[in-house]
Amino acid sequence: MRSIPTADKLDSAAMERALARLREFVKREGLKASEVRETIARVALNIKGHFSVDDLMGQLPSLHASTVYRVLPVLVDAGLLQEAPPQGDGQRYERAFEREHHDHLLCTRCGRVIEFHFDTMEQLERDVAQRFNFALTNHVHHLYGLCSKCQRTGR
Amino acid sequence: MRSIPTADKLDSAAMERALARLREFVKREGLKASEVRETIARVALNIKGHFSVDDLMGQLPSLHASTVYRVLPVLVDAGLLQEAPPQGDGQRYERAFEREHHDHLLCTRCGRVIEFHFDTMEQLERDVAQRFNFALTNHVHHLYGLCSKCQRTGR
DNA sequence: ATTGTTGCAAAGGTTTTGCATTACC
DNA sequence: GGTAATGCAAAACCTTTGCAACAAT
Repeated sequence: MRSIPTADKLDSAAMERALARLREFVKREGLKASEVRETIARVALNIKGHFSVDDLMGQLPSLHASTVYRVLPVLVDAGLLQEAPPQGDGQRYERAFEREHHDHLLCTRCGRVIEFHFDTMEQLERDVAQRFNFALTNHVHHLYGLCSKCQRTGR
Repeated sequence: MRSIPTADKLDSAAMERALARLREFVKREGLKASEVRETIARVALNIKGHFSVDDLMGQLPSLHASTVYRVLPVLVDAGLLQEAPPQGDGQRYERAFEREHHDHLLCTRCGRVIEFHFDTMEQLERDVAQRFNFALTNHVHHLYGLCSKCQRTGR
């Protein structure tokens, strides 16, 4: 079991790989190139950690919400982003591109997020799926509790 | 590892225990008794499986949505209900009272839900929490994929 | 020329809130 | 009498949709 560093800014080479992947996806799906979509991708990929649609729009003041809402699913399908666990209202996202799969440990008091990978757990999930003849496509695994700091700070 | 029967109607003795628990909770919290709240509890506890707020309101035509929305969190806090995995829009619930803790396997094609309990998995979750000094309060663990039937029925 | 993309405004759906009334303690 | 619960209407919130203008193939 090990913790995984939270999503951080991409260096420029990685950003280029991400955009190349997006372009491939766009071509494969018969969509058309778009400067706006790449801008949204660039900004989203540079956000550290989890973000809400609002956080993202705050960094894209010239774009309309409906555009952002329409683009986000494309970025998810292209494998650049993935949905992140809910905290408050609205969908949250995090970078998926060039990150390992991970589960989340979330502090319900302070919002701290620890991301971890645990192979044994993943294996057990595959065991469960096999036992019930499911073909697993993805999973959501969030552990909620109080982090060490918040445990000390009284209730 | 074993599957858990989906929530079913409570027999009348169990229903009485559930209502007793609700009354205790209400007293402990300094709330007041309410016939409406007990009606909502009774109807909710008799729904088999997962349900949406809409499903519930369909069985309580005389009650206002705002009332149901205000009561549901109380029933959750009292331990009668718990949140269930999302399927489509809106929050879903399922009975928690006198049911074992379980995780969910969900078919993304037909909506089939299998509930299972897997001790080893729970132990691993506790291990993760301990490793990061978290005091675990609850967790969400949903496995998504295609059930055996839907795998056979082509894409 | 055709088809996807964007901005805008409007609508959609679920959930929350303010307020007056009613019910409980 | 004081406080919680309820019904109602309105608002809030996030998200989606229709449409016209624009951009890409």
